[in-house]
Amino acid sequence: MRLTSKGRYGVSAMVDINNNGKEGKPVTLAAISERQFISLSYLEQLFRSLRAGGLVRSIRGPGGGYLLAHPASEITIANVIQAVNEPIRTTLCENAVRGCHRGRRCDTHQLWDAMGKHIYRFLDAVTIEMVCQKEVDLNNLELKPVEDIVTEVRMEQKIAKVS
Amino acid sequence: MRLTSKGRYGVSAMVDINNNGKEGKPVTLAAISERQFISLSYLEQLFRSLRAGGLVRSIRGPGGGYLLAHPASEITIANVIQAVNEPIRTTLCENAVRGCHRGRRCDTHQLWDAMGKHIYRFLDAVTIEMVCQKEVDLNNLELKPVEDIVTEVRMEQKIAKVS
DNA sequence: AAAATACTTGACTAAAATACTCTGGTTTAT
DNA sequence: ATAAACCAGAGTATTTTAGTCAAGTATTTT
Ligand code: FES
Ligand code: FES
Repeated sequence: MRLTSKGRYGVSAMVDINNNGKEGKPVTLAAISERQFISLSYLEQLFRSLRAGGLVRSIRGPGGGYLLAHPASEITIANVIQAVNEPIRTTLCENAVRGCHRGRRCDTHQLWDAMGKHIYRFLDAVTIEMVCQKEVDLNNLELKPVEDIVTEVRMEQKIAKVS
Repeated sequence: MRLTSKGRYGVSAMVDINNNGKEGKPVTLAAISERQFISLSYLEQLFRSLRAGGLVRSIRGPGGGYLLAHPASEITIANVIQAVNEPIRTTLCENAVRGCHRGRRCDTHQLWDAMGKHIYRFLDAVTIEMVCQKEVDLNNLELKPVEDIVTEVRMEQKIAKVS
């Protein structure tokens, strides 16, 4: 779960679609580009990932564009960030070489693990819809209990499980 | 509040001092270097910051080394991370050019603001002592209410205020 | 059919941030 | 005096991120 400006752009774009694509009308990348000050080329790259992550649907040809693949209330910020960033660094340690101690866990392992969960719980509690509805107080959300959270699962996989 | 491996190293080093510097005996960087697999040069660079941040005290000459400048129960992870990372990026937007909209706030502003606070609240709730006491459950901490948190304040400043 | 719109893909480059090192000090205990 | 340790600046190397380019394909409109 990396937090980069790529993720920020991704969220901005998704929010833009939800705000501007009323009544099933697809939104073009060109329009998003203008409104959000993101270059068209870069958006294309972003939407490649969003599409692969199952978060948007595309319609080609004139009059085409992008639609959210699910209701805005069912797409979380975590979904978006996970989609646009690379596969996801695993447990921070098993695969990492530096910093982590060969074999046994270092003294700070728990800490970083807990921090990752803490961040994820927040991002997983906020939906695109909530960001659009400005009156929601994002500072006092009900978070899912720690036991229930499963980091590193993408929307596509969720869908696969459900069906 | 940046989350880099520099911060991780900083925390590891602080934890190491607390675990190994019993009874006021200073801990040498050489020792930390061996135990935590961090190069001596890099540690020297890190400790320059930790010292400047008022988090450690040093004793020079043979038999010297570093001591925590405060009880481990009073040093938070947020303190450490803020000390080792650069002055701090301001409000993410006023000064930022790209991504943010000139003049008025973008639609996702609230979100990133809330996320920053959420992360900070966690890091500010965990002390070096808690990391050392492995039995503490970092997944269910009491966090300070949002109103009370003041991000971007360094230990030195806190001290200045108190005295 | 032709043209225009808009998505699709892969590869590539540039810039910034990060991680890390090197060199040459200074202080102080023994 | 010597050695153990910290101190400080500047420098390099690597990695990551951000962003671009060029050459497509699908679909609709005229
Ligand atoms: S062993 Fe997992 S963070 Fe160090
Ligand atoms: S205006 Fe502050 S994040 Fe965009």
